[in-house]
Amino acid sequence: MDQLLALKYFCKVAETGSFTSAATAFSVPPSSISRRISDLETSLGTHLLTRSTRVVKLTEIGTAYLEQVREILVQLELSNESVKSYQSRPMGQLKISSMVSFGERKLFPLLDEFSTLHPDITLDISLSDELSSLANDDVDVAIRGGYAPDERIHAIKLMPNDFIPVASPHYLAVMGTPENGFALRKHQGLFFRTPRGPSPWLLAEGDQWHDVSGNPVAISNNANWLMAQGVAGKGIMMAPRWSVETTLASGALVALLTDAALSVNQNPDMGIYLLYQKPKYLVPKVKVFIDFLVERLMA
Amino acid sequence: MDQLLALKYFCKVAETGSFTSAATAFSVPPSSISRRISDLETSLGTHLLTRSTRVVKLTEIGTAYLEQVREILVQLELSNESVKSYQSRPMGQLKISSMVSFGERKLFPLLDEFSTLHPDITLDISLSDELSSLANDDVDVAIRGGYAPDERIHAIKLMPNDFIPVASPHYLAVMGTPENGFALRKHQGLFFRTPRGPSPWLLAEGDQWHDVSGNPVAISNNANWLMAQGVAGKGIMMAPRWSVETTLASGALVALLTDAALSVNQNPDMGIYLLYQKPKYLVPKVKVFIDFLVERLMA
DNA sequence: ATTTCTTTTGTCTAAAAGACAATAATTTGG
DNA sequence: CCAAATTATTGTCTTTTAGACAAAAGAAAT
Repeated sequence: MDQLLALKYFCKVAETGSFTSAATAFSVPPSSISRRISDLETSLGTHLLTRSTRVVKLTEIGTAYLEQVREILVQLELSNESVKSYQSRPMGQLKISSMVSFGERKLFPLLDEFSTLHPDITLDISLSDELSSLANDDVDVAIRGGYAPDERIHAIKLMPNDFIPVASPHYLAVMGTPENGFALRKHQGLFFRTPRGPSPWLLAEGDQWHDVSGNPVAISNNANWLMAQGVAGKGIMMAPRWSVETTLASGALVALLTDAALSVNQNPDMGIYLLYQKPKYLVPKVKVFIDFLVERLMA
Repeated sequence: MDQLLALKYFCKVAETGSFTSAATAFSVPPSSISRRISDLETSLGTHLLTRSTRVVKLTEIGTAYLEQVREILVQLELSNESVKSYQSRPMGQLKISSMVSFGERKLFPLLDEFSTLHPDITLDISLSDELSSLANDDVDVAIRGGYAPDERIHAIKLMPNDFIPVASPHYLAVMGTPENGFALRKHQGLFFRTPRGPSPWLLAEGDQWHDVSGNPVAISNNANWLMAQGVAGKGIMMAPRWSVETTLASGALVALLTDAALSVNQNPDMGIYLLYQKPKYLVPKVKVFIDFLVERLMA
């Protein structure tokens, strides 16, 4: 028995005082109302209504039951509505996972504006360079460098993630400027350590990849410190172009060998990817964030 | 769609973290759970659960919805239960557990009348001297000698359960009548064996208890046989007063030392207790039985 | 890489609700 | 007081929906 349906019928009958009018309200035949309520009474082992052909009245226990059932139905309807409104209005917690340096340099400056646009969204940002699976880490969207991942995860390439060697003018003045990719091997190197180990310097020549890593003078997984070392003239650093834009503009660092096919891994399609699960029902909070990021970072 | 059913499934899945275990809990195939919850999600336009083949987790909105739905289901269940307990007619199976001899002597003579009064109640009587817990043995009411038991169980003291020594006139003529409690030690004894062993004869003197058990000539857990032995003049028997009323009246047995503080254990508040669980709404079948017994046995 | 466990999907069967006509019963109006 | 009218109930059929069972698909674990 569909008890919920029976309860709705029961409430309507109590309200209107008639099986027939309840039936018309639900656009079903009166017999359906009669049967459902009869079922309900059987399952409860009690009469809820005393019916004569002309008058329907609540029994004593029916009155008490009605009062409670009404409240329950209202609560349920409220809960259902709240779920539906969650679907239509961006709200709730939005869990974002991002690479550390990208988060600090690119994401953070945008978040204030996003929060102003969507005050009902609580941001939950976690920065990490570990590769995490969206499902396990309970993350709504993730931003990762690399290449497009597996199926079922939707990936939007926000921007290229090409690496260029940079160094401070002072370092270059002392150590000289490398003329070509292979010359990097003779230089001091500042290396970023990924979870898979320090990133080498790679040079593409035809189909061949050559490791042109310099002499390591500093290794870190913290891009800020590494860049400070670079600015201080400790060595050459292979940095994502987006991470050094301001530093290059200020003159604190200089880009080297911008024509050479240098990289830190052998995949040609490096990029910064926005990743999210693509469910049947895309949650509004996720959708507005994706739209927001795409608009600001891909333009 | 039977939304109520879907909600119950949803709660169980959330509780167990698995469609399969929820399915076994409801004795339906897992596919039913899957379909009902899928229906529910469709009607709400939202995913409530994120499922991978191995892990089922609540979504953010699923968590909120679950909390509200749980409350609603509890409320509905309470309302249904309250109606059922209001049930005007006492009916159904009434499971009664009683001590053997009390059942035979006191309870059985009353049951015919009770059945006539309440023909829709099917009596299910089990007699045993084992102490059984109401919850485990699935018993509606229990009658036990002893003292008031633990909380949550309601206990009504039906009558005192004081023990007196009795013997046949013939035995007393041959062996003599004991003049005081300590004299019992020189007599032949008929002992009732409880689940905890034969009951001794105890004499209270100030704060002190003395074992004044006689020489055991017969031990049994069957009160009928033991009393037959007593009537036959085999010895003295420590019997509950209520169990020997008719025998004393007929003269087949004689009460001894009625002034002495004799007992079979050291608890002063011995009594016959009617025990029943005290639910929020006392079901009528239990209520009418309790009322009936109280009226007939406590008057 | 294979096995294992779990969810989902497809298809059929069973159960339950709806439709509609007919019946029974009581209030209302004459 | 009787007949008409309205209303709930009952019977039978159709439609819808949930359950059963097998098979497929997908991850996690070893």
